[in-house]
Amino acid sequence: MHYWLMKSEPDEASIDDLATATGQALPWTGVRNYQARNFMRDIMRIGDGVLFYHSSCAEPGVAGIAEVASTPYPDPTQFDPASPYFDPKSRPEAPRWTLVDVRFKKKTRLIPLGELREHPELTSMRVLAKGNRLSITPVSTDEWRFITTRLAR
DNA sequence: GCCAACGTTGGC
DNA sequence: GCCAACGTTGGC
Repeated sequence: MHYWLMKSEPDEASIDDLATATGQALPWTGVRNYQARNFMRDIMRIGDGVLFYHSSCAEPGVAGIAEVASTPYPDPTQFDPASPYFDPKSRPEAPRWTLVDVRFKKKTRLIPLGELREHPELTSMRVLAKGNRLSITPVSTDEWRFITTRLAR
């Protein structure tokens, strides 16, 4: 069992979009970073906990709780020339980009990035590291517990 | 819109 | 394999 923080731009897919999606689940399309891909491909398991994070928006922060809902499979957008995530170098017989489905669990209050930084319990969170740009980062069990039991209301 | 930080590309 | 140039991320 692992825990994760996954960034999504609310303009593209917000926590409300996830809650109202068919089956309350969405394929995590568009990851084009090998480290983030490898987390999904190699380490994630169905049922892993996910902090759903809103990024590149007016109020960046944790917006809800979700869970990993599928085993890894090829991201279909890599083969779609009309998609912004199209990757001409990826071939169907050897897909380069893999994703998982993520399912809604619950909405939380918006826990702002600045508030996460205030808590000594969270200072080693990967997402808070200087210069971090990874869209998927591991969350420790202690960090998960602190955020879901103390901060999420 | 700015820009720091980082990842990728490609010439050599 | 090195590394400069370039593109992207994402908070502010």
